[in-house]
Amino acid sequence: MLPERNTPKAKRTRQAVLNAALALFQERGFEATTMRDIADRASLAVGATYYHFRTKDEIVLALYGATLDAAEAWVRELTRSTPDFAVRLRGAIDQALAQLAPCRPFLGHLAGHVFIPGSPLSPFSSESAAMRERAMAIMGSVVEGSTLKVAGEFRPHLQRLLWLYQMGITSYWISDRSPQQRNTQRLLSLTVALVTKLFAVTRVPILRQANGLILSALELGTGRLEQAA
Amino acid sequence: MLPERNTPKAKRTRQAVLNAALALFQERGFEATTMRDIADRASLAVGATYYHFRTKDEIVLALYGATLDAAEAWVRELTRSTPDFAVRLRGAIDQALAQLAPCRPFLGHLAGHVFIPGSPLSPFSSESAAMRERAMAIMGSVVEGSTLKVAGEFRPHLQRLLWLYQMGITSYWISDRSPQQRNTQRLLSLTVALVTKLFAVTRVPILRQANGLILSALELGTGRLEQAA
DNA sequence: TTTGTGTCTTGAACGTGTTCAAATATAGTG
DNA sequence: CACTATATTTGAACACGTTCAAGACACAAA
Repeated sequence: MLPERNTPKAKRTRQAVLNAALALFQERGFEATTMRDIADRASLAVGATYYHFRTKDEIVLALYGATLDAAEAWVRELTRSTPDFAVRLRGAIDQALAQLAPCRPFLGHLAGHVFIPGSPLSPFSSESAAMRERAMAIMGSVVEGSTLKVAGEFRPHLQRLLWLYQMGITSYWISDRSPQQRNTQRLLSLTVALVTKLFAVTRVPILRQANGLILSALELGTGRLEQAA
Repeated sequence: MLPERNTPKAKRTRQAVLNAALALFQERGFEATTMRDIADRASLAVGATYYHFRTKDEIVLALYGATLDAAEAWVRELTRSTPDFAVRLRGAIDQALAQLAPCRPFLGHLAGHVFIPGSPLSPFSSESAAMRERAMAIMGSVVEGSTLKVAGEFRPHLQRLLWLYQMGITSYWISDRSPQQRNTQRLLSLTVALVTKLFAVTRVPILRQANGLILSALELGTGRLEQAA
């Protein structure tokens, strides 16, 4: 029952560790930063750090999770300002990336764990599950009340699909070495348009016959996600 | 300049290590098997093991690579026996999974690293570049001389796309907990049909306008894969 | 003030993957 | 066979993530 202590002192110390870790990760990367380094910079002993965070990875996860708060607020604004689906989708992802920018250099080490469901490797699957839920809920708000055109039977899968799409973009962005990550921007422009069109196409009568196939596949895939342990 | 020694003795020792590792991974999993265990079982000192494999991960990679030999032979047979694209694709993937079956329990470890950019275990990394090439070449043979219908401009991307598809299926299979991995079989049936139809649809005139968009996105994506270091 | 009960902190110690200088085996050459 | 160079092996040592028993601290009740 270690995590999420709520005494004021614990909160302060948690924050101190996060600050130290973020600074060090940015300075020298994830691998090159040892738990002893983090503890030192936070003026603590190693053991104390482990009192507040179960593992080194959990620190990264906490840093990542902090950005979700901002993302949720931002999307509330965004959905109020426009119903245009493409604009909303692009805006949500842009904002998420901007938020994550300081973490970009070391985020690669977490990316895999975050979105590989049921990976026996990841000891935080329950923690990352909570974040998945939050991130998917954000995509839910993007869709809700938007101009999106899509065959009705896809609605229940939309937030999962869009979340997957965002994950893909994010993982591209993480290893995008072009200046200012321009390639990610270009890929975003292309694929946001593509995704929008693709959804629209699901309503074309002649193509509609394939929807059943797609849905079955989606449901199978979803089943796996649910059982993630 | 450590790897790939070609003296007969080195080859024998490499094989002994692989045998020991495979047995231990199957008995108790990847994490629970220490390098000392592997060395012991292979009647070697730890250092000797590291003389033949740079890291523990490289052992997994070698075990995985061993299956490619069989896959290549099998696909040569398969393409001779039928030109039907769907049958070939399904056959190639089925065979690959059957081949990997003994490794399934601990391949999850590999799967976790699949999407971590820069991880030596990632299929995008330079370490596994050779294997990637071979696996993609196999998909090339599946397409070549097959009944596949697809818009010509996609041809250059086919083997990469199909390889990605296979990766997706494999990663699903790895964490598929249904008995006999039935869900994977069902997903395969659905998606092989889907993929075939999807390719065919790229030739429909009305939809053809989106092909440019898709191709641009593909090329951007490809760029990243090339530069993976 | 003293005692008691939780909340934090400490740092030595453990297990793991990995490295390395030194020792040994092997093979090629005179 | 002896000599040399290269290929292989050894096991102690290292660094890092992690654990844990013991202690320090805060603060309420007596």
